[in-house]
Amino acid sequence: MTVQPSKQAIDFCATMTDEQDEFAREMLERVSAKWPLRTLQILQAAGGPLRFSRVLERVGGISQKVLTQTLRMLERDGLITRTLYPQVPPRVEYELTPLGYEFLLQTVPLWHWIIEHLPAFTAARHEAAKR
Amino acid sequence: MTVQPSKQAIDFCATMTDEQDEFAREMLERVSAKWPLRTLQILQAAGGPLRFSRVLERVGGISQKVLTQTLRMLERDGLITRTLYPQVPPRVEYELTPLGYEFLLQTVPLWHWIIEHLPAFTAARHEAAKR
DNA sequence: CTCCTTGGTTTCCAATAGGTAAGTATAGTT
DNA sequence: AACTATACTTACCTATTGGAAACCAAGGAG
Repeated sequence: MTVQPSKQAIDFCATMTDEQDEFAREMLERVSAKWPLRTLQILQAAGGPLRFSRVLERVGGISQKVLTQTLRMLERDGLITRTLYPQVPPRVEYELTPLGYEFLLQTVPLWHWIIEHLPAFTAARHEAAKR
Repeated sequence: MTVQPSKQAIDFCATMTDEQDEFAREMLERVSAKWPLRTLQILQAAGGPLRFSRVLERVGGISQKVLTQTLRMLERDGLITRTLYPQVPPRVEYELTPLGYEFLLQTVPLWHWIIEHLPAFTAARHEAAKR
């Protein structure tokens, strides 16, 4: 490894407290689990509020229980809002908050980089499989 | 939601194939699990090859078994190299690849953003706890 | 009086993750 | 002959995750 450019971009991590480090790690882990990111993307793509059932359809492959958990978690972290209209049958709408939108924006470069380097990953796996 | 700037930065996602989407999601999920990112950061901070035991010490709190699994996975994805020196007792060294280093660089802005917005997350949780 | 609807919650079960501890291989040291 | 060191691997056990499906509330329709 002789790569040097913007090494300090990584080294800022050294200036973090353990608490910050742990919290950031937790957020990243939580949000990059199987469903949360996809859920946020669905809500972003919708461009407005979505009812529970609509999210369920569009995310696809997720169970009711897990979607409920996911939405509650995202709400707790302030990334989405949950609005209950006390009708019968009840109507609940979920919507991306500005914070959630900003977060989603931050993930884009990483996302993009991974897709650009998809061939490199495939090659690495192929190489590893030979041995 | 009236935020509009660089909306297309997110919408590029729509141009992805399902395969790309799934793969990118998988990579992100894998690498942001409990140990992989931390392991990469340790190897980066070392600035050179590290033996298994040294990584074990520095990561801290990880078991031998899980570290082995983590390192193998990172190697398979081409983010680190594993070099076995056939001595007795055996010596094995792990080192960040340029791909691994680049990946780590990509995570920095997101990491940074999360830490900057830590107060917002804390506030959201506090708000949620009240209800 | 029963069914339908929505947005869950609850229960049960199977799969996965992760930890501890012990085993393994082998040359060198005591 | 016993012991050490290294880098795992294996066995075993527990805890968490996730899916399917049943249950629930409450008013309106038939």
